[in-house]
Amino acid sequence: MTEVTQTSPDSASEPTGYDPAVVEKKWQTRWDERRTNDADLRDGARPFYALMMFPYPSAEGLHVGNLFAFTGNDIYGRFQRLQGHTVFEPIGFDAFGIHSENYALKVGVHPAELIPRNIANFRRQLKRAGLMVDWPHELSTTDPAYYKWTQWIFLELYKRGLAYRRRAAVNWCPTDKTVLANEQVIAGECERCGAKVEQRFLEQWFFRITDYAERLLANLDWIDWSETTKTAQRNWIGRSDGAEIVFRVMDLLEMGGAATVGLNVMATTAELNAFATDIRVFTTRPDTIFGATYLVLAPEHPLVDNIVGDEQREEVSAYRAAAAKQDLVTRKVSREKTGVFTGAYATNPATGRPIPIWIADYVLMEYGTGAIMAVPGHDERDFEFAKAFGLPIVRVVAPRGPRAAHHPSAAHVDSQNRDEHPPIEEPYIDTEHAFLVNSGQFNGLTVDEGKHAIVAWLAEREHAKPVVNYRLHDWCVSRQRYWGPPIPIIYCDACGVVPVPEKDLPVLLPNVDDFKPDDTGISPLARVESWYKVKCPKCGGDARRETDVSDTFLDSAWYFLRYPSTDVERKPFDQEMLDKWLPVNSYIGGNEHAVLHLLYARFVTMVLHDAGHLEFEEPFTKFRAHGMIIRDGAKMSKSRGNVVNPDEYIDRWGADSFRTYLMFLGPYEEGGDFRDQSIAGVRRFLDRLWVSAVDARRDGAPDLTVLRKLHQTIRKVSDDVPRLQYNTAIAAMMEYMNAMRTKERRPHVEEVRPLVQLVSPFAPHIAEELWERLGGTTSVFESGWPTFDPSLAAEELATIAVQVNGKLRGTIRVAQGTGQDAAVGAALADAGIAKFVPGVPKKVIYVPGRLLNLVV
RNA sequence: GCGGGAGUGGCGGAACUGGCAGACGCACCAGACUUAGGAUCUGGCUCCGAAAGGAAUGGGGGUUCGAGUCCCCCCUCUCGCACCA
Repeated sequence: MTEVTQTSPDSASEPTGYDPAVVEKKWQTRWDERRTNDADLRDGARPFYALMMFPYPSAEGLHVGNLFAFTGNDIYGRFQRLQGHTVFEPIGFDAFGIHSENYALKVGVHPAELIPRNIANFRRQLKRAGLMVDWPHELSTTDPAYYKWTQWIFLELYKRGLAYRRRAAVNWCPTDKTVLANEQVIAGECERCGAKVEQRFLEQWFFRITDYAERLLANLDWIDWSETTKTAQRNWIGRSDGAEIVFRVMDLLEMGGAATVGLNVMATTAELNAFATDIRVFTTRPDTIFGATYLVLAPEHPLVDNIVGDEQREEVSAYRAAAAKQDLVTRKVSREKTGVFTGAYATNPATGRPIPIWIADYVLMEYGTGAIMAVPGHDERDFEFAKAFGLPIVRVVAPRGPRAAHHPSAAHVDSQNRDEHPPIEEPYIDTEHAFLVNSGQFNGLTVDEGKHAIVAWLAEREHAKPVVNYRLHDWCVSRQRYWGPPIPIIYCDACGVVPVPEKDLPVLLPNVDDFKPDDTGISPLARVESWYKVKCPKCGGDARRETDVSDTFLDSAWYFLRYPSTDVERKPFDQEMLDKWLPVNSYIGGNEHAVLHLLYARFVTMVLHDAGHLEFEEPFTKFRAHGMIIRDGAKMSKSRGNVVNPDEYIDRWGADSFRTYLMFLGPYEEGGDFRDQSIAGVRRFLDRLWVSAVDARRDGAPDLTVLRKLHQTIRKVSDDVPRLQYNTAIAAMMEYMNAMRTKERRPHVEEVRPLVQLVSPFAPHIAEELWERLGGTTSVFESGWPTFDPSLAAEELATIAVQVNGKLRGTIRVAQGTGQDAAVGAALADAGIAKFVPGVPKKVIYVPGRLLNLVV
């Protein structure tokens, strides 16, 4: 075991004696035997939870992108350990979900059989990559001991009124007769058969994440996350401040009374008033209300039936039917505006004039109130629509400026005299340098002033109130699929919706051979009568289980809470473990999860906090998004044939070289370009490290110049690693290597030893081996992190750039702390500089230790 | 269309709060050691120029003693989101 050098001393291909295959095998075995990588969860001092996003165990094996992510996390974790923390670096497998299911269908093997196989392969690959994983706490979301608690979380939400059922659209392929996930719909067509996808309505479970929108948004101000990720979440939540404005439908009785407008004869007067005569719209531009020349309702809007005129009824029905058939995914911006007139009019509460009410599919029922006031003069979509249907366009906001009064767009335009003015060619969107016109007593106000003043004015007559809206929708967690945790709900004819009692959890997913979705449009579980037929837990009568499974994102919304408690059976998580290990100190993952996964994890954590299960409400104290690896300038894909298989590279170069190269090829948070040839440079560096350590002289003293460089390097690496600037940290170590080891000199032991420690987070196996050879008696990861001596790290002489009129003309070397006059003297003593200085400099700029600029 | 990020040698990429542009590495060139070199070591390597020197960080303006870095306009690439009123 210890005679490693002897294994290949005379190998011509390995003149340095460094054989990564041997070294890596040795240390992986030893780490396992000595449990070096397992954290002492109960008693470890200064706990540090270094979390990486767990992978989906695909049949293809570990992707280099996974390894890039994990290695970056591993380096950070190992660095924290060298700083004296007890580091917990767990891993698990996100093994439920449609990916696994589709792949299983494709190859005709049951996922329950496939997944363990894939996981075994992942485990093998992760181990040989040298990750400091705490294997005893591995988990899989498909394990009943895990998804029991996923179901428990569903019930916690249900108990708190945060899970509810409603009919909602799903993507439906009429040829395959199956429900499709959004990702399976490509440009409105089924990914498999190419048929045009339609929408169908099914009863589905939703989580009220919108109740948490404001908190999810507000906490972004204080959590330490990558800015790009926070921005993505802010945009996804999409808060808009605006107002709800009430428009009254006109001449209802003249149009034929309640019978004509389709009201139920049982409707009370109050219902009639509230229901049939008021249309509420949401707008962020209440300042433009004088320019609202028509209203638009979404095709699905419930008030349409109540207001539609007899003449328009047929056309309106046809339009609504067509809209209902559209698939969910494709609502293209470039599409031409369509819509139909309802025959009804409403009163603009600002102008008192009648305006027509239309329906159009460019207004979405899911957002705001499903109705808008259209202001074609100041909104592009309304403008396009108005142009298409010849509706009036009025300017009510115009640019500020002396000529504003004469500006054609500021002229009063209304239905009477609009022909006398040049037609308006485009909507005027700018709100910053603009003020109100054609708006009665509000003329001259800025847009902001106008918003407040007009809402206040309308509010006096109860026509408006300030309102906040979010783009965020409630989270649909139902999946009409097989490979997921069954939703723990029972339907009883007598008792209605009954949650499965906690003692009956988990609701096991039955092992059925026939799990293919079929033409019933409901979950495969709905065909397993022996499974879904149950007795009601409340009344004991006949009942049936919910046959949908839950979304994979629910599995991954809480796995980090489970890791420290994987050995606990009776609870989802152990209080002592929570106190000690959570919230997560550092989470690293891809920005492709910037919104869904990271938002859901935050939401579930907040709910569990509110339910009293967790003391914290934000799960990840610090989150950093890593970049993406491309290869030869292009995204990796099977079709391009440029996918990197980590096994091949580890076989050829060793895991240490591969890890270090991945970290060296670009800034970690940006990713980079994988080039086959470039890994050689990193391997050469490790070869030289090997020789330097094995050959190191022990006699004499280390060289002072080299020591200075060493201490500068320790400072640089210590600065860079916690900021994830791995590429420059590696460059600094290479630079040190170049200074330490040249043809002329053999490095001293004291010059090499600290470098071994600096390298260890990146290349752990070779570091362990060399640490041992240099006399270390424990793992290098127990050795602490080298500290630097600031006085050693400082240069004796400063090199100062000398410029004349801003142009570099030379450099001078002066003692640290040299004053301006002395520096000027030194500069003028240099002939190469002096020749550019004809007389006495007019002005001197001196930045001590850096630069001298003589202005002549 | 909206939002984010980025444009620097042959290539991947460095450059702290404005202060020597091109660190480090790949590739390439020359040399040394070698039976050999796809090993190792030494040196060179932005462009123009023999040199002195000049030009150069996507393009164009500006601020400054000094700009890759700050401000304005434009171009290109890239990743999200998709009619969110």
